[in-house]
Amino acid sequence: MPEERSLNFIEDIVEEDLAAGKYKHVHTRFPPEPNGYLHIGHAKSITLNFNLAKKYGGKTNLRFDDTNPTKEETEYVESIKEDVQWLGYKWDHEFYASDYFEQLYLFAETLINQGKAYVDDSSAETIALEKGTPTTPGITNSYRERSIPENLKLFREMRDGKYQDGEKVLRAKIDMAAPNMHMRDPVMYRIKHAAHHRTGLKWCIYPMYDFAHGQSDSLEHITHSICTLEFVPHRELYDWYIQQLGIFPSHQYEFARLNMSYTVMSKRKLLQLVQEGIVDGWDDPRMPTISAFRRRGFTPESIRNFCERIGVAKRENLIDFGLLEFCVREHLNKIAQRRMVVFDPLKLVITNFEENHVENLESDNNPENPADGKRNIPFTRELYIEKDDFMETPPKKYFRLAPGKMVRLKSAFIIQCNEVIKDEFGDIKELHCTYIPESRSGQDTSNIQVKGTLHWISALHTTSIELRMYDRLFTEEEPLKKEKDFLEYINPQSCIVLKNVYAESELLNATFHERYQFIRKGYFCLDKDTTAGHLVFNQTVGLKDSWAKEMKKA
RNA sequence: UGCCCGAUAGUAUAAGGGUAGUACAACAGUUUUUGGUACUGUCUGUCUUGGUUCGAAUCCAGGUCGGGCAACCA
Repeated sequence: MPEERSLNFIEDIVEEDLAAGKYKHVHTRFPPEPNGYLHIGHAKSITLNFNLAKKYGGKTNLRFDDTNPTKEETEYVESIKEDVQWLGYKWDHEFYASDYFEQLYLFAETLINQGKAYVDDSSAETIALEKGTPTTPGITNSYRERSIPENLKLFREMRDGKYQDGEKVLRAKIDMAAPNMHMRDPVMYRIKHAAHHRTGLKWCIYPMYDFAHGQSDSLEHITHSICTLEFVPHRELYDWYIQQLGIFPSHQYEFARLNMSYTVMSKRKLLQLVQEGIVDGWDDPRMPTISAFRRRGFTPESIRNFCERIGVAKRENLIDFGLLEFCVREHLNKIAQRRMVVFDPLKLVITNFEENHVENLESDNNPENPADGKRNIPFTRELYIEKDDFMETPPKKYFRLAPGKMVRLKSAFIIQCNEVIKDEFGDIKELHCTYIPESRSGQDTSNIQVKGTLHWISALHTTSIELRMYDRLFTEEEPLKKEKDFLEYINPQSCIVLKNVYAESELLNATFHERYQFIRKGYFCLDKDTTAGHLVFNQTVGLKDSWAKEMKKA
């Protein structure tokens, strides 16, 4: 399918460039700022950049955009590297904008020498004021007319630590009346006496994004520098710096960032959720971060597939969270080991089954993949089924168990419900059923047709596990676009913990690598909170449930 | 009232002057020892007004609507 997919607009551009002989290779880069964890929106960018280089025979660098020491941390660098690798991508070089600080500094002196940059002593407020507004031009100040030697001397003094934070900045000398605000003498360097996660205290001046990004692209000979739409107005400046410096002409192309329903995709908002303890860290399985999806059991394949399906264009978009769920179900259906787990047990006694006898049955580990083999499951006189798989007075088209009705127990026998035993409060205590010996799975000679098949578990062979059931983090599709603060729309049901759930004992052998389908329920994986005696599973995603949908309609 | 970007089913995304297609969602059905999976079918779309043309989603002009831009953030 990916072979036949039509090209997106960036691939179009690349193919035109290649056809025109503009480049021989396509070099891209993924340039995160290490100030937070990667989210699914970054996955879209990662997929785009790496796939482009792979498809057209080029390289992709991982470059950390670390020009602001007060916000960036090594912890984030490590998490970003882990996430990119987990997604299945290998970068060509690992670079840091901070690798280029010396070179960028020299570029700045070059511009000063060309009379295209100057040191401004104004305060941040004054600079903002003099910049004007989108509808009114800015004004020039006297610092703009400083001589080249004076600018050079002051800039060197800035570098040498002679001034305090905010005392001076280096600005490009472009046009204070430019219709594009970014061209009104943008700041190139600011003073920050702060320790940088890589360069330590070596520098006290740091380049701004605009003066670092394009030059870094150029130094790496990035041919197609892909970023999101909010950088469109920066492109003019991106090109300007490269042109003044006469360096390798990287070009910037912009696409629309990913937005997904029922979540937020801003690093700032995600950080807020973490810091205010609304979620339990960056990898809380309800977060839209890569690390959260990993913990929750999503596969890298399914995320890559999702990123390829959503397409790349320039219009604002809101992708249905359901599409991601579809992608993960699609993959998990093929690879997940099937197991039986009863969430909410109802005891069932097979009255015509010998006491203390254990009948060994077997069941497919994965009907989608016979190579996964079968496993043993014990059948005994006392079993548990799901409480909601029984109804005393069932509605029409209810295929599950009811008084007098028959159902198949998965991979076992057909049973019939004969008697409902209740306690003194009238609550159902247990069900008495009989089984049809000739209906044994795989050797059924009973000729009885039943519509329903239930999962079940032998009461003598249960193991107790903890389940964490996740739902969307917000109750609203676009929590940021509602009238109230987005935190008001947190879904109180987004994490429900089921403590003592009965699972078949085969799950005692569960591994962190394996994915499971709890039959008729959903996909699950072992959580990192698991300890030797206590298994904890995360629900990755539920199975599609057309019966529940049917009931909702009624 | 400046500059820039955008507008195709509910949601995304194709069609590059010549049959508006695909996926998800929704709906109906077939198969089924998972009410899962698989399969089949159905529904819904070119923002608007003009122009160019034999022919316009596509090219041109005006309008409308949505988004971005005034950090010593990226």
